[in-house]
Amino acid sequence: MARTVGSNGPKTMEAIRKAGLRLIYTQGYEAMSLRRLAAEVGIQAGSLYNHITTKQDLLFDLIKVHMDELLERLDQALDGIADPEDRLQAFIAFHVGYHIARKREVFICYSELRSLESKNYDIVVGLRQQYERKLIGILDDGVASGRFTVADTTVAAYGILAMLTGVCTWFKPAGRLSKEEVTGIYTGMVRHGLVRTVDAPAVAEAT
Amino acid sequence: MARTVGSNGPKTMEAIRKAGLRLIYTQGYEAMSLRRLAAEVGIQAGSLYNHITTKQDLLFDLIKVHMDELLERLDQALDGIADPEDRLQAFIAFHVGYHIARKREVFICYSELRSLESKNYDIVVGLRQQYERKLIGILDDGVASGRFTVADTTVAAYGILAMLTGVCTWFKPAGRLSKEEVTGIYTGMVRHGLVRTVDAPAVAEAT
DNA sequence: CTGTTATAAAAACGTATGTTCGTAATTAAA
DNA sequence: TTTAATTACGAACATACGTTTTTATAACAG
Repeated sequence: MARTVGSNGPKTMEAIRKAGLRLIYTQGYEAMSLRRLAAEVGIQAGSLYNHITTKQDLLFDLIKVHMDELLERLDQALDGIADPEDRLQAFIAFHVGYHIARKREVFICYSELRSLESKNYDIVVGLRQQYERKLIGILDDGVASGRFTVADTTVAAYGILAMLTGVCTWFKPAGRLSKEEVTGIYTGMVRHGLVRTVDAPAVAEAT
Repeated sequence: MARTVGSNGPKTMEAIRKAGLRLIYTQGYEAMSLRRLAAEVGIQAGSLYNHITTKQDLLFDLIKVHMDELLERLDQALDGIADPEDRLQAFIAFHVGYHIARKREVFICYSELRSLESKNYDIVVGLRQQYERKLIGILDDGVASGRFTVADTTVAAYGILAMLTGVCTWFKPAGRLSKEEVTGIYTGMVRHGLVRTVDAPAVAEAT
């Protein structure tokens, strides 16, 4: 009835984050009880407070860390690419790949926003806007340089993001399509339309 | 301390559904307490049970009624239209219009799925699949009759749905774009791509 | 008017929640 | 070896939850 053999702070914290992510993904933040979380980690509920400050802080931390990483990796993916067309292609590939790999993190970032206290909420929404603006920037650049034709830059950006993010809801690693095939299909749909009529064919689809 | 003057069953039930919808939309199902719901309606928590059987049943009823209406209205919108191209156009217009008008219902249908007990969950997922299959059917018909070219029917269908449903997250009735303009933009993006390159222009955009 | 049904109040029930506290044992530092 | 910092247990706290029950009055049907 005290500190247990082999107990280790950082290791426990990581277990809390991992179990918390899974439980919030499957049950939702409000529905996840700290007793259940503690049980998954293998400790008592009160012991959680040696590692977290509040339940809310755990949620915010999970989301914040993910958003920071998302932004950082996007910068890496776009680094050194200048041409708007190539940047758009790189954005699509990055977004699809990342959302397939981190579907749980992505999901709670959207679905648990309303469980964040207003201060935390504002921070996360700000980060998400930063991400959105990267794509809007790519489209604007392409339009400004005369390379792109876009009906409405903002609507197109939100449309692309919604369409690509949807991959989380149906993609299965062992499914019919590979990650690369999916990326290719999405890229084609962004560039040439999702449904084309035969009597009005698009131009050659070089890949 | 008993039945109040002017109390009326159906009227109270409607008030419960209306307040419930709003509270679940803003706070989430788990976060909405029945005491808060009752207060919004102007009755005591226990009195809710003269109108609902359980909290879960209220959620399921809200979602089920919405899904039924969604399917019925879609059938009306497509009724009498035979050409795949026209049907696709009608689907897009219907989906965008309905999702703009009922953004709260739509939102809880997606976000509160995991709060449904498994039996209720299965029913709702079944209804949603019915809806998705309507669109897939339109695409399949177009492909079969040689009118459409689609990279991957299923991916395209999910892509269209995700892209169109995204309208809920940003559309404001008093905003820059009207419902009709938005529908037009989305239709164009589905048919000709979200971003086109200038040196590979699509064909004339007849409307 | 009488009898029945519908609706709400009020109080209570059992349970679950996030969180705190005191204590004990382990680990790490001196 | 001694000392200090970590980490977990176990019990408890106050509060909130969904739900049930009893009771009283309003609405309605005959």
